[in-house]
Amino acid sequence: MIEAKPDASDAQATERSAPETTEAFFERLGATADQLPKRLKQFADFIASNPDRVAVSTVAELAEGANVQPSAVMRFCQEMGFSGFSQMQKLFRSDYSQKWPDYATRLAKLREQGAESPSALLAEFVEAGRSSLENLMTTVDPKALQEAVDVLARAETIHMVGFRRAFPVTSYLAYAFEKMDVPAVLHSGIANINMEHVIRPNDAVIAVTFAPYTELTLDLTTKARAIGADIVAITDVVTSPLARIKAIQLLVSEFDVGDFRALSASLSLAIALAVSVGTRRNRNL
Amino acid sequence: MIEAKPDASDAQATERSAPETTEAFFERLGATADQLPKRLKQFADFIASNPDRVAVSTVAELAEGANVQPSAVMRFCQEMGFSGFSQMQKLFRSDYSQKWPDYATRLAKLREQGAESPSALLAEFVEAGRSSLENLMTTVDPKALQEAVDVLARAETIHMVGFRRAFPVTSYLAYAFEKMDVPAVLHSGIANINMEHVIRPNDAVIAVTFAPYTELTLDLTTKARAIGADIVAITDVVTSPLARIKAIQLLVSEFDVGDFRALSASLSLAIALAVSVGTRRNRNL
DNA sequence: GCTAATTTAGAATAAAAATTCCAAAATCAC
DNA sequence: GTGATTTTGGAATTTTTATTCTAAATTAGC
Repeated sequence: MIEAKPDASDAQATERSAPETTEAFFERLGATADQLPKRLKQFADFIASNPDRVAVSTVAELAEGANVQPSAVMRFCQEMGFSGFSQMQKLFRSDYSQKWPDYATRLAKLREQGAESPSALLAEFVEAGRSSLENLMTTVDPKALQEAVDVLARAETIHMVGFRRAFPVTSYLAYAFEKMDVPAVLHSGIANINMEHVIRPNDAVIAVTFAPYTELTLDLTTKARAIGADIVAITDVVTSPLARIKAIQLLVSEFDVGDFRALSASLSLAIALAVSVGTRRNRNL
Repeated sequence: MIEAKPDASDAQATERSAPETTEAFFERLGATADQLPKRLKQFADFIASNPDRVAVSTVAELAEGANVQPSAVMRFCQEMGFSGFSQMQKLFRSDYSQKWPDYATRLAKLREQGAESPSALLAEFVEAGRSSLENLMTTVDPKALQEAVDVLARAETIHMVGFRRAFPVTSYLAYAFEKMDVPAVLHSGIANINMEHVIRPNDAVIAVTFAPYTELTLDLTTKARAIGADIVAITDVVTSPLARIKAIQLLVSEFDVGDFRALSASLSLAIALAVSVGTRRNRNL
């Protein structure tokens, strides 16, 4: 009936405020775990060894996994300083999702403020580039990459197709292949000469295109596919039109800053691909 | 009241059965995306570029992110062969726990699997790129950057000069300037036509070159300087030959992987420069 | 071994989320 | 243009999930 005197909760006050990162959460967990009641300790142990489940499970599922009652889970969450399970799960979810949401909202804010000094803008592109690179490691499928290297190492001639914002990527590929003596043709679109007939059945095409997809790239690639050439696509999402023609897809998601992107991830992927192909081909000489 | 006769669903049967892995899901998505109605396609694009959100979001959240109604999300899920969103999310959630290991451990793993696997090489380039970007913020002098923007915003026409490994940088600058309606000329070296006479005293030149410096770039730039044009140099070290001709120098140090580099830093610097110049010029209209 | 305080289990309730439904709008075929 | 068909938006409904509550069990202090 009578509450504990208010000042007694002072000591708990710090303990009661919710952790703001999962690191802080686990730190607190480690510090308080052994003065927890039996079932709560049991649950603490469970999520300590299954931290990845918190973001994607319900209370009931976690409770079952730890062999405790759902209400024990609730008590645990409150003990850790959260208002309930939902708040705790929110932390785990935001911490997980690769910092996409955080980054996106941060960018949006900066855009509103219009921090337009060149250095601030540069900082944005640097940040976007770093995040894009980090992401690249998760979006590129190692198997697809390996397959792409196989196909390109086997090809007689490699054709690079990509215009506008994709052109820096293809032109860098051209430079790399030239330096490694790999027979490769850069389709630059110069002089509007129709180059599709130089693509032979035993050739391979590296097509680079991002939304909005350049018509010419899709055209050339589709025709090359019809001839029988293999296609390796560097593109942004699986719904890209290149998916239809059975291309080997390497997915890159770049963060935009305003209407532009830094291309860091695309170029890193391209150069890694080129060097892999180059060393493979030269070893087989 | 009367159900469609069972055999009518035969054709749909294959289409209707739910994908069992996320790979299968995205494969199907790529194959069917363009024959989807507008809103469903819109949502398809959204989750194609934000696949990681599916496991940890509600229907309402995803719907808002894609700017569609929750019911559209439900229709999408059913179209893809799931009974509803819950079933689809279940798939993504079970797939999720494998992706939990963070960037650092993932990188370490990739390196382990043989120094020569394409993925390992990609990891190297990603790492190099991230380091280069980090460095960029310290090597680029904000004052020099500001000065470069001033000069370029004032110029009548901007000329971009840079060949071989620098060409991706200049070609991306050309793309950006074109998109922002800034009068700019890309000196591509095509057809060996001597373009130096198109550079006028009120013009500015962006010269991009890294060791070993391409003769042609130094030539063209020196001549432009003699005519009276301003020079902005994107280069690697202060001892670059461009230092002699009183160019505004923006220094970039890229980390090499073998004989190649990812160009992340150079491109980030270039695009930040271009966007700064573009917004400045368009504001002054 | 008894009493008081704490902890637990499970049911009851409240909140939130998924799913369905239907009228309105858009698109298509003629 | 007209009618038929598909697609869409939004509200209504159902289901799932989180949260609270209380009596029973356990534990700790004496």
